[in-house]
Amino acid sequence: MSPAAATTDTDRAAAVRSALRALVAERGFHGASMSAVAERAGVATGTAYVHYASKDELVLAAYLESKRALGEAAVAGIDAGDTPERRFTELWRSAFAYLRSHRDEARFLVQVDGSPYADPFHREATEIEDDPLLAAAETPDMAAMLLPLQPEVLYELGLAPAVHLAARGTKLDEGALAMAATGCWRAISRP
Amino acid sequence: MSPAAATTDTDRAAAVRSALRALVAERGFHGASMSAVAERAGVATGTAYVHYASKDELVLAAYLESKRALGEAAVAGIDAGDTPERRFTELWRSAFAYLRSHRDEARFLVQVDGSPYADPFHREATEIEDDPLLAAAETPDMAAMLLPLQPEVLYELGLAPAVHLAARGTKLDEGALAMAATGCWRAISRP
DNA sequence: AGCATCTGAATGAACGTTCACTCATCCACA
DNA sequence: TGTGGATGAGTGAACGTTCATTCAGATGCT
Repeated sequence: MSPAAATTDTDRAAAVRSALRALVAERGFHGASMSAVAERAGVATGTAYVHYASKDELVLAAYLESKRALGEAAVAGIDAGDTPERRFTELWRSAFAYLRSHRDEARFLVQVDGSPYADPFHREATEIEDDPLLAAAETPDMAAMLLPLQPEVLYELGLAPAVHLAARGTKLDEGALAMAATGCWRAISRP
Repeated sequence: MSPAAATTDTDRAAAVRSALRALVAERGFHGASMSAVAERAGVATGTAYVHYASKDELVLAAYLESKRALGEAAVAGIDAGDTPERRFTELWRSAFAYLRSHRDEARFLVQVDGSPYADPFHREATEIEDDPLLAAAETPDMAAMLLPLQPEVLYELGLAPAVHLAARGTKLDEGALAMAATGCWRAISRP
């Protein structure tokens, strides 16, 4: 409860979430047993259960944390004065860059999103969060440019490729990055 | 090995592969234990091991079977005389339609592709198969229209959205289908 | 009879979770 | 300022369950 605890090097709950992501990324959910996670985090098995009631709850916490971090990294540095196209391609590049340098999170997100965890987690996420990505899509000038499709379709055509490419570890030079980002923009914007 | 065995209702290996996909789709790899798979397939636990040396080998066989089925469904009915754009959008629609009506396979493919299984499996797949999708991308008039990007990037922007949307169970009416398919075409083709 | 297939109980390892316990930190009262 | 009880995070061995895998015997073709 002390304010220091949340920021010092003794935040064990954060270490456990981080270890979970690393092990899931590396070995899949198979290889991420609670004892392996605790060992990687440098804590005892029981410590994880001081902070999370179950493995599912830990996975949910790690998922929401990564989703939020990705959303914040993606919208950071967006210039509201830019055109929608430029705002989108910058957002795409930020998301890709963030996940390329946090590949554990990319691989973890992809695995959770593909699993049966995803459905209950998505419900939980939309209830709690005010998603900065959703907000970015809903600004009037952006909304006017986007195809009239369900948000999940816009996400799969527009931003999901950045997540999956980062998870795969695909390297994109500047030219390929520009082509991919503007390609995704063409996919979701009115011709 | 008898020619009949491969097509009659007593092909237990196929029943086991199918049960694995159904359970992974429904409950994730967690919930797809070998005993649960065998029970769903209507065979004894040991029977799976008559046909596959290990669970990994079974997962690989089920994965390759689904990948092949998807590839064949996607290219079926493509008219080689059509323009590249029309060939692509037809292929996209076929893939989406196939996976919407075989959602187990979509969810299974997404989960395997996101997991650490994916890397060794992809290597296995490219060694053995002559992928009809790769062939479709390599016809000269198609290749001339596509952006000069790595095949995996073209796949993630072009076709992967169809797989992920089908796995999610997203419903697309005719208008949305047309927008999504041509959107993906715009993403990967020269402007 | 011979052989491959199929069976399901048995096996030991590994799983998620629990719990009796330790110990540093805190606060009330002197 | 010094003492003692309360607190709760942290621990790791132990629990019952479930896992992937095995194997000795049953079954059914040829």
